[in-house]
Amino acid sequence: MTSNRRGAVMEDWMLPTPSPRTLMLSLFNDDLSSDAFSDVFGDGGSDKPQDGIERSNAFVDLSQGESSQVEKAPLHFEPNLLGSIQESSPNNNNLAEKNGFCGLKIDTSRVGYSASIRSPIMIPAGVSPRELLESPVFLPNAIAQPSPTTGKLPFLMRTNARPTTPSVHKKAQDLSRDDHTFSFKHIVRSKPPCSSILDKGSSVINQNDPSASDRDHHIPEKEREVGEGNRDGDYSSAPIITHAEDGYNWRKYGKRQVKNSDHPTSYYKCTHQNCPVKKKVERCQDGDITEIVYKGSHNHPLPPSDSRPGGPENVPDDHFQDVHGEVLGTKLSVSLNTEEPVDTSVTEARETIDISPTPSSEDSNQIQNPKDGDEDATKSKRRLDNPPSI
DNA sequence: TATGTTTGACCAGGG
DNA sequence: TCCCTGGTCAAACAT
Repeated sequence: MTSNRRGAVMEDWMLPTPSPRTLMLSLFNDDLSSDAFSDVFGDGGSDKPQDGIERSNAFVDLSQGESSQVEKAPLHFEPNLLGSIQESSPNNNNLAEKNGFCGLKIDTSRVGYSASIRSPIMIPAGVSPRELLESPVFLPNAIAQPSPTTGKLPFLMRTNARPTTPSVHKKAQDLSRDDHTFSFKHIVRSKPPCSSILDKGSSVINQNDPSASDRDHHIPEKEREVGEGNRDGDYSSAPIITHAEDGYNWRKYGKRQVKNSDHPTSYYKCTHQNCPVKKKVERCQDGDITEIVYKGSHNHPLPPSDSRPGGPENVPDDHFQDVHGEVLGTKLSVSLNTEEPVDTSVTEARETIDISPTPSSEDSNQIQNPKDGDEDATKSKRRLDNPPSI
């Protein structure tokens, strides 16, 4: 089953359509998936522009009510995720919404459609999308995927809700409308050279994915470090830069000097097998990231960020499914809830990278795709030395 | 024309 | 020291 499903998923991924989350949902529940697809394809009743708006609003509003939904969600999903959902097919939307998927759905469904639109969402400084995504709050939804890419927008809502900027709302609407593009603006650094850039602030934009949030992870170490200060939730702190280190591995596949930009744009791909996620990073001369645009969503859990302590639990690729399914929901939640002892090395890395109880490193080991682990293991080696700029 | 992606060559690190 | 793996760079190609 895994193979088939996976294959389907892969195809889907290959196609610029449904977001991973949608796919995941599809795995669990056709109804849900259908709904999601309907959105995507503009068929089901939810494709209406209004829908988008509503969703977007939901996004924003969720910031307020979301928490409640999310919290509730676990109750429904964890135990009967499949059963309950499947049984209530036509009304799955409602169910999903109840469970907190509404938000996710909103984003993901549209993900993959237009990469051109950007709907920037402001993330409080110091808060990385990853953290948000991985925050326990999302666990319930974690079913879809632990990774931010899964479209754990809810958190976005949360975070966004805070600094509710009119622009944000507006953008959110736009966002929900056509795209799944999120932009997280975070200040990378206040450097004079980049001042111009700073104006617009370094931003992380998710182009197809709501899940863009995870993408943030990949902010260069520089940013990470800078962002560390904020981790504790000290949003007020200066370095707004969120350690964007999403924990995913990226491979730079291109670099280009953009016309209207003084800074070169680098193109990255997620190194994970079959992971369609790409990101465009614009840096200023100093090498500071001024803008990050994510495309697509990760169809895999966070890779073991690096030095895998012990044995990579080699889980078959299928693990991936597992991850999405139960494993993810369970292990992830566990790891998140309970901070497992981590290797010092890992811990340190994590410190620099992330505070959040995310499966970045050791978690990743558990949750992550074993395969990734292997690859990452090797990759990570080099990366550690020469961290992929992003 | 500009942007994004692909591809091949080169380089670096690890075993 | 050699080979393998993987990353980056840059030109070319595609959209």
